[in-house]
Amino acid sequence: MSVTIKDIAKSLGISYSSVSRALNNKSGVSKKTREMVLAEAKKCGYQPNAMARGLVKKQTHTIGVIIPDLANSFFSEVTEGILDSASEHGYTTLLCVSNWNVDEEKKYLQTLQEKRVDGIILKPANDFDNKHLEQITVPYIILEGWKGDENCSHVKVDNQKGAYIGTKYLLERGYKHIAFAGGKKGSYSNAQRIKGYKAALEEQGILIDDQIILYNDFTVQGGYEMAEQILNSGKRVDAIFAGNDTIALGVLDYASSNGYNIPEDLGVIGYDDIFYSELPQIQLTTIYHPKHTLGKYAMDTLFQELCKEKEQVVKTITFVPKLIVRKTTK
Amino acid sequence: MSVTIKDIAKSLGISYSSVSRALNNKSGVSKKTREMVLAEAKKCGYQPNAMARGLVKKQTHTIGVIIPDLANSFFSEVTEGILDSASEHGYTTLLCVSNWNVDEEKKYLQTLQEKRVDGIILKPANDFDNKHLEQITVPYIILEGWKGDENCSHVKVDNQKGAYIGTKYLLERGYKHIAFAGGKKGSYSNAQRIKGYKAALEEQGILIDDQIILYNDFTVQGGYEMAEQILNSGKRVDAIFAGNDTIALGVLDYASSNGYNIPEDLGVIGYDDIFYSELPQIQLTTIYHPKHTLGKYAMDTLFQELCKEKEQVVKTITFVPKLIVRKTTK
DNA sequence: ATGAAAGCGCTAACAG
DNA sequence: CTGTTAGCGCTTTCAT
Repeated sequence: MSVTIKDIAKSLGISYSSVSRALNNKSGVSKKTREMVLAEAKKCGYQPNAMARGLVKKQTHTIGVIIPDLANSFFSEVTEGILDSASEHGYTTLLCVSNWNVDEEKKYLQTLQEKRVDGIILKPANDFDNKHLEQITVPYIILEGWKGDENCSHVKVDNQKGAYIGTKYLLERGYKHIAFAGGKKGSYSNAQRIKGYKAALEEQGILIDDQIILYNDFTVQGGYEMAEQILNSGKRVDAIFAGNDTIALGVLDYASSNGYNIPEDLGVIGYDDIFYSELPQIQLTTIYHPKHTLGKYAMDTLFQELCKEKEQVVKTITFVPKLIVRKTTK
Repeated sequence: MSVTIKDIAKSLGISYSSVSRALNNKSGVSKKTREMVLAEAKKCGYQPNAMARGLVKKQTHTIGVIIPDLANSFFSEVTEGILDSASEHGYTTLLCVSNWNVDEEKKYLQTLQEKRVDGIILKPANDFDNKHLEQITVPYIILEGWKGDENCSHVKVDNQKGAYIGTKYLLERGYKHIAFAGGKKGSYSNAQRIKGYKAALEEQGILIDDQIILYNDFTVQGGYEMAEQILNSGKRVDAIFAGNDTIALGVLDYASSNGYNIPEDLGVIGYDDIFYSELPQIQLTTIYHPKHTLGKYAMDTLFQELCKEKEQVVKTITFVPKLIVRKTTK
């Protein structure tokens, strides 16, 4: 099949450890031998076998990444940040999509470890069903989620603060009856966002009405359904805080096709500031956080853990979100 | 470190070839032994080492995927299709993003092959600078691109036809002066789209004006710039065919913020039908093609090639695009 | 049914 | 500076 180190050694009439040394820029080979080897390697198209190397060095220079959904542009942007940083550090990435399914996540975790990835970056499918993470035997980072304890590094955004800022802004602009159209129940980010939303309301002495706090998928469809539910509940609602921008798009869709004027009748605020939110046709008021950077830092942090021998440096990196005012709030 | 097949053999007092057989469901082990082994393996958390296995079996059950850009929702949707299918077939995916850069692509190609992926799916960074693909020693599929010859499988969309249909539709609706705001010069898809556009014009005896056929990035920014250029060129233009939906978004942006009425003054048509095009605020007329399916078929095709021994079944799968009429054309 | 042994392609001591 | 040797963890003959 493919040419090996032995083939090179044989055709050059030297030992294959010399070939190995030459190829790996190690000391202990004469300049002459090294050049011979390099020339021969190029000539016969030698490609080192990373598996064989990995087997003895016990590292693959590969990391595993598990995210719930790639079509969601939040995750694709974060993933791009991870990939960029991984590549810079000389790592390749095995990417898995869990579809928000804990069992798939478990399966992928298993596979990644059998493939002996050096580390893992993971956005859990369900932040409140995480016992299986204890089984992970390589360094790993929780991305925009929560493991339940501090025994591993987390890279995330201060979701509570973001939602607090956003809700407070709605209040300041005169909205009085604010509903929350949230995402998955199993999402820690979502839970934190609701927490921030509640905090802002309570601060103004506004009674919290759990009936206008809904959960659904992080999708346009989900947003549409929740808007329908909220706006037909008989409750008075003049603003909706959406669990993310995609949900907000669905809310906007339902509201505008049912005669609500945005932002007069109904204020809408999203979360994430995905790329499409700033389009002139959309102009969604939202909470920004650095997605590419989030991914990059997740990988950078993992890389640091991979470098330290033994001594695990667990840490939590939290990014501060920012309100972006556009046209869906008055 | 981690527990191996030998450890299990030792603690059970049997040979490790028996352990191997038991673990792999092979014949030649008594039921009793098999159960012993399985129990012990579970007990001590044995995880097979895929590298060691791969080294002897000469396959990794890993494929490599190289795409130019993950933030672009066309590619993230296609990639999701690939990932889904790969997972179904028991493959894991090493994902690389070339950033439309041929040198990065070469580097990734090298790395993937050193890691001994079983096969590769590739959207070339530049379809007209592809000599390095000859060096690939594993089965591979060109995705939505063109290698220059038929020596490998291609999975793609009939871009020429799509653009032909779209342009013809514009003509039928009374638009007479149609410009083309294209993407990268190195893109075969883009070239084919221009070909289809020209064919439709020529069919109606309309003179082709190369000055209103522009190239730029496949981005909103690119679309914005091209619209500006086209609409200030002094040429009479009443419609713009955009190289893809993202470009169309940029065209829409420039046009609407400069007083053009869509679709009366200016018709706009995109290509890809990305998710956001159907939002009520956007309602972009565009050409649809099945992105998830495209990815899925690419992986399915690769899988077939991986199964056939020796005899390479090279083929080209072409999907037929479809016009979706929305509100940016009259 | 089981064990012994060879070897996948490579690195890393250890001698010379 | 160079060669020899022993593995890395596993699969796979080949004997028994």
